[in-house]
Amino acid sequence: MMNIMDALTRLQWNHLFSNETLESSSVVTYASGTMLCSNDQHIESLFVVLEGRVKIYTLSEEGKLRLLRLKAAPTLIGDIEYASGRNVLHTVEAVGPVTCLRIPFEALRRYNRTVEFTEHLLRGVSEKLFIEANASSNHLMSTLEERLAGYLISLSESGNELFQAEMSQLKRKEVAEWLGTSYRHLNRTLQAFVDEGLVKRTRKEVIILNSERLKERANGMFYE
Amino acid sequence: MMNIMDALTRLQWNHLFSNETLESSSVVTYASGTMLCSNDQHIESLFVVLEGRVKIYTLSEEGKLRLLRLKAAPTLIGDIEYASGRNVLHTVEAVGPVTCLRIPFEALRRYNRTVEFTEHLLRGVSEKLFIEANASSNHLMSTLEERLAGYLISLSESGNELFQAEMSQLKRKEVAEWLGTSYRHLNRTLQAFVDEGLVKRTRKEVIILNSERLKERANGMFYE
DNA sequence: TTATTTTTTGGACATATGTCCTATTCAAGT
DNA sequence: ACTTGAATAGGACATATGTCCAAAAAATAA
Repeated sequence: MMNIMDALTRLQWNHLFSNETLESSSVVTYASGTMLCSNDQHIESLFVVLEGRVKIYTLSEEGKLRLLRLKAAPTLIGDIEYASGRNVLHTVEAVGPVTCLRIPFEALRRYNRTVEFTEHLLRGVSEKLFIEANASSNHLMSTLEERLAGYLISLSESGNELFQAEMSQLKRKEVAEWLGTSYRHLNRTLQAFVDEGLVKRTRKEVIILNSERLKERANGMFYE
Repeated sequence: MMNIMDALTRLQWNHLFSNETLESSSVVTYASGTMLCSNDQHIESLFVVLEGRVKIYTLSEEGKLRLLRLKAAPTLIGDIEYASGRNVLHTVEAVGPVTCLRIPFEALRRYNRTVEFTEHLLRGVSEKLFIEANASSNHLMSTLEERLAGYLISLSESGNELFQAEMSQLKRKEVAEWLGTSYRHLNRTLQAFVDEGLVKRTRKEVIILNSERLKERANGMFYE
């Protein structure tokens, strides 16, 4: 069993929550594949992801998946919903075991309306808005070729550890989802890169052969 | 010259700002077409739009325009940037004369770190995130036909005053930008609706003839 | 090893949408 | 009424991308 205070201290988040708040909270562990919350549902707690990774996506009514990102601890889940009072915006699913601190909104409302905490939420939500806005812009304004090139470059460049750690483990099919395209089209575009000698493709991996030209192809698209 | 306190009281925003903050602020009026802030620029003040309308969009490097929305007073501009410390996310331009209260970030940092104000920002930013996320989802998952039908329906339905007031005055070209398509394609799609007898089109207007079938075509897409 | 099932790959075709350009219509000036 | 210029409409074509399916390869079972 993990010690909450230690975990929060490590993140330097210990000053954010009052004692009363923490007393109303609990540590929860989720098995891989569990949904912490899902699209359009009601939610009543804030989750502080202390350990593990989560996958964030939306599932439209027609069942189309839109993978938004993978995110490693620490992250807040439910902040947007707490702030807006709306139902869940994005589904969040555990990828591997995940440990969270679960804090009921009620406790936050009662015992945690401090400037520090609210500012923390505000910063976090703003960051998310930036990411969302950029992703959606990128998406709208570029072809898969550019996005794929950008993705490959972003993975290969050092100094991009966070992105690497989070996005390198996607399977081909998930890459397609994340890039917002069909598996078919991803393959087609990848093949085009192969034909031009920009990358080499084995059954399981893609190896970059000419990162210079690939970067040109990315045309300014890159992630994080 | 407008009285700030009156204006803020009318919006019930008077309790949000301290006296010191207000003393550091100024009322500014912008002529139609002025940019309150533009994409990727540095910004140092929060704008409380008290009167008038603004147009919010992004201009990509290649000069492509992405119209996000029209928004009538009251609105906050610069809240996201204040919260995140980043450069401007979306360009904001006055549509008609606009009166704002301009509050330097510095003043907010010094004299306005209250729970009320921060929570107000937080709510606002979360709302914006929801809108952005939905818009981008819609955009990604539907064809122009659906979006256009949704737009027309949303304009025609009463009980949608806000949307109507803000979006009905767009010119055909702007509608195309807002729907994220080319003028050409907007015409093509409109023509398809005409051919099916769903709408009638004069040079300046579009009149809905069969809102039932149009609504089906919208396939669940509608705005605000 | 051979047979069967699953995964991966790529062909063929349809469709949404963009670009470019010409024809048409409307408005404004002389 | 003509002329000119802007706004509007629409034809023709290119392209990105989706869908559906069959071939090929790999993994698994027998």
